[in-house]
Amino acid sequence: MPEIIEIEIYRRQGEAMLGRRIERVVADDDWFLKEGATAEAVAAVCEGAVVDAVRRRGKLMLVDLSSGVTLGWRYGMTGRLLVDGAAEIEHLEYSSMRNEPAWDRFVVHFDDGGSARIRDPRRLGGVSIDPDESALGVDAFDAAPAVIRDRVAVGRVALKARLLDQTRIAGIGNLIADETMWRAGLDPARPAGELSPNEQRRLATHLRAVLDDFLRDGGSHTGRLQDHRVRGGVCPRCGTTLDRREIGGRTTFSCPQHQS
DNA sequence: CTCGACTCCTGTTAGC
DNA sequence: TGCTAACAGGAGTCGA
Repeated sequence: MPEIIEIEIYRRQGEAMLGRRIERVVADDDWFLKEGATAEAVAAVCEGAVVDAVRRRGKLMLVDLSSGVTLGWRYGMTGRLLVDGAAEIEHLEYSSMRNEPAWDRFVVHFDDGGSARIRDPRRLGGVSIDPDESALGVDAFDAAPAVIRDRVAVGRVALKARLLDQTRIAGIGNLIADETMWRAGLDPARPAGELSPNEQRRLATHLRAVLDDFLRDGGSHTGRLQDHRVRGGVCPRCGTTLDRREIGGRTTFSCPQHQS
């Protein structure tokens, strides 16, 4: 599903929108407009405006317009970006194998005949006007070891839940979290604040490596643990049956042998 | 402020 | 064969 890796791929693809003028917006799914945005308001700030920049913070894609406003594009767990009809990511884990135009929830038409659209079967994404970027923590790609120490490895909440908290560190989703803790040998249920300095460094190091690996390999589903994240799955390192638990409200797989 | 529980969405799949 | 229920997870809300 879209985590920081997929959104970064979308952002790079979205650079094809730079300098192009928006002629028309199709935003007829009210549910998809968030934080009070309406089809009328979106049309007013978009139509006639030029795309000045395409940025990203965590899982939030930001589209700066010459009208002075910024659109926030969220992809939920099944949202994909199509620019001029083409998708950089053809298929998402846990999403449909089909590809229906009826799933277009937000479409921008440029005056050159091209378009950009969010195609999201499950409608868990959304578009907002001038989203509060400061509500998101440090972007995971910029997370120095000190960020892990000061913002993640604190409190009594489970480490897994901490990693998923976008206000602490932005961009980590379920798959990146599980792969990182598996590589780092850390139990997802451990209270985040109980990590030793050495364990904090291990977490920071492995998070960095996971992000680099996943971006190189093309998605958050490319981890070594991924194929084993099923009921009865075994640890690819030692063959021990993986624990399957719900932590932080998400299905969590971990190796009882390696992770403590 | 912290933190767990709950809710939303819908395509896919497991099971009867 | 056809139906139902469970499942997937990002994000927002609510109450203790």
